[in-house]
Amino acid sequence: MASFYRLKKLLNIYQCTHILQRPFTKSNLSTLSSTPISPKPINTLPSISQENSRIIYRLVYIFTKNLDSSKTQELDELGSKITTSIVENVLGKIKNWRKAHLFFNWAKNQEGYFHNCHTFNIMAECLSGVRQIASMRSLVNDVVKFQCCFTPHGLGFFIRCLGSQGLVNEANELFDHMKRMGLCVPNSFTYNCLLDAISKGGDVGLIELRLKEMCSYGWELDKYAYMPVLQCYCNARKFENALVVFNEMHEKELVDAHVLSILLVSFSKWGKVDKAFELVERIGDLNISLNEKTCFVLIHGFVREGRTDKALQLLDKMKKMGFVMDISVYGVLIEELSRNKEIEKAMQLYEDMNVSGIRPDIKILSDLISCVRDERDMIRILEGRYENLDRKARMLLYNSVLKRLINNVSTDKAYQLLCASACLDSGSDFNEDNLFPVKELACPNTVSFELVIDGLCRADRLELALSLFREMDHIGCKRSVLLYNNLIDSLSRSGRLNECYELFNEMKQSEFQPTHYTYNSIFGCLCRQGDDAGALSMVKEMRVHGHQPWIKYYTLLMQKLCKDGQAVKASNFLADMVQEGYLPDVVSYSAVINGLVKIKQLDEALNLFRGICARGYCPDVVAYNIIINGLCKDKRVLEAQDFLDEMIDKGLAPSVVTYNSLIDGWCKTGDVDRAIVYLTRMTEKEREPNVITYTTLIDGLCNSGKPDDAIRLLVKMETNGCSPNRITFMALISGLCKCGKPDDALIYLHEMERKDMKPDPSIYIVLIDAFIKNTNPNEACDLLQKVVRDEFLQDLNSKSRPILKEAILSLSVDPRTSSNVKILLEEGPLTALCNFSEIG
DNA sequence: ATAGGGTTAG
Repeated sequence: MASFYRLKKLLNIYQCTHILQRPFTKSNLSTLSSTPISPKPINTLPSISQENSRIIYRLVYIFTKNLDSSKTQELDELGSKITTSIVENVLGKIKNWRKAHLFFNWAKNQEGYFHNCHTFNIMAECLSGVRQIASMRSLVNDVVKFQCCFTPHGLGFFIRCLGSQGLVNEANELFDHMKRMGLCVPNSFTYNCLLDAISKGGDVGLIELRLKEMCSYGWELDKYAYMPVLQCYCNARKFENALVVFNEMHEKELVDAHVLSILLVSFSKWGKVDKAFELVERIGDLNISLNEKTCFVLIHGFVREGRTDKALQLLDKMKKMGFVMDISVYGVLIEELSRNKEIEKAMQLYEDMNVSGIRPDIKILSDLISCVRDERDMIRILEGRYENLDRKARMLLYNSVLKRLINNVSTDKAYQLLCASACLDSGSDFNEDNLFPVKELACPNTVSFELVIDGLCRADRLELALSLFREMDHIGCKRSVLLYNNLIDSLSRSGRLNECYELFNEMKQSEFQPTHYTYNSIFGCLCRQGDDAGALSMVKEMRVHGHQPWIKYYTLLMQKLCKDGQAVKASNFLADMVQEGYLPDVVSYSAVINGLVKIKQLDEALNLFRGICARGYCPDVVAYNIIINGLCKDKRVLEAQDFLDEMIDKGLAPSVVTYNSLIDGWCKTGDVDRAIVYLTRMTEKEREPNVITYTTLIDGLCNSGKPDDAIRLLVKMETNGCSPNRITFMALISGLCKCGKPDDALIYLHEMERKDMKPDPSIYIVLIDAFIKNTNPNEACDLLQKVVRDEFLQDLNSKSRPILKEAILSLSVDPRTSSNVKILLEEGPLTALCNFSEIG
């Protein structure tokens, strides 16, 4: 009872028993007590008189064989004598549904005759069997129109027929109508049938409503009440509710293989593979067994979810249960295992198939070949199959072998096999090769060449690929667009533009017209080379043929031009594209705007930004970042903040980069407090500060004379799980030096050394300089001795050189260090660099 | 059988 309470709870009913009145009287209680499971109406026909037999015989004869006007009179006569029992008999004997229906409608119109519940049901069963939806609807109308009385069982059967054809509303309305008009007193069987019909439509609310009604009569729910509810919850993906129903059924020992399969198949459909398998494992305890069909559905479902592990386990169970295996189960499993490169398992299944005498089909064989470990396995799979296969199948297998070799980077082997099969000279002897027998499998076709040529291109064997392509003509193998495209793309990646154009022109003359891929390959080559004029003329050609230039290529061109300081040229290119009718992507505009920023043409950048906005573009976060960064670098931080507000207004979420730029902006304009405000704002907005954020601030704090805050921030970033990098340390070291704290700085230099981070040479110079200014020439001298080597001096930037020179000068005149510096100068490198003739 | 691009720190 506890579980029943749970379903009731689910339905939100506790004491509904009293709410609805029982629709039956004492007299028909007996009907309710028995709820037969058989859906068929039980026809206990009285024995048929001789006269009736004659009528039945004539009617069947006329309606199946000879329905023409000559029979009008006889029909009139027969019509006056028919009874429901006669009609039932006749309907049962007319096999053709159209003729049966015709007879049914004829009978309906006979004076004094009325169909009853049984004749309606025979007709309904017949019509639902042949899916005559419209006729069934008119049957429902007749039931209502003639106010036909139904037994509870009869109505249940009728409703189930309606449900099976998806006439859920009709079933539901008829049920209510019959009940309301007192034409039928539904019992639990009728309700069960109604639940079944509703479950076909999947209306969870409706089925719950009907279930509540049933509960309100105090009926004990049986298997046939639970099953449609379970099905309905399953179809509606109401996982928890389905489980409540299932568990309740289990407690009442109502679960059988069919119930189980409803739940299992749903679990697998929902991707709840583990749940499904758990249930499979529990089946032994439930003392029921799975049927074959459910297992197959489950295995397919598991594989679809990528759970070959569970699928294989289930397969194993099936074998133990003695089920006969299906090739399709092996097919899906081997396909998935091959894709996942689970070679051992795939081969194991293959062996299994051989043992159980299931012949693998071509798909399975080529899946296997695509994943085998080595050539031996390949041969093992192909062995004995050469003769039995047709040409097409052999071709497929042959190409699978090539594909496997190419994917295994055995490009040479694939090339040699292809040459051997095509009687081309590969420049090496293939006779001794393991794969020699495969050579006979098929004569290479276009796909074979596509595979090998693509492999050669990817292996950077472009010459070989090109010569193989040329050979195709000689052996009469058709080329393809794919071949041209791959070769042109490879040539373009090698910067061999002229050859690209040769093949391109050859294509234009051939039956293989260039595609957008062809155009873009060449376009990409021009962009990589920074050839804006060439790229533009290709854009024009693409325009003619209706192809789109790929964003990534013209963005690349933009970046290339900008890197060369030609942002204006880049900007013009995009304007030309617009002229051609293309709308360049925001990303390419961003690249140009950034290029303008980098050559200090900030106002040009702003103009371009505003220009594209005016033309309807919606710049994204990165585009805003570029503008904000540009303004910050130009110390126009307030304007940058305006852009920040603008992007937030547009619903764009500022990124870490946005905040970093603004923080840097305030730091560089000497307002480190405002910068710190952004740090807190970032945490509020769940934008985790990164190493750049902290480094920027550490630098800023030192420059504002707050070295202690800088050190505190370094500790904070580490506790926040952000590790400082060499740039952070270098910023801190030079920052502390600027603040006259070289002793503290030295600590972090040692920390860097401990972490195997190599500071820039200039850091040492900064430290040496700071120690001298801090009147600690000995420490400065020690550092100098430590680092001065040839390569150190070579790497030193021009800014540091005069400082170093000054430092040496200072140390050499200081009595505490002069002798050491002299020794150092005598060693060579410093003298040459600094040209200290005046020191003497 | 065809991509995934532009931004921040010393």
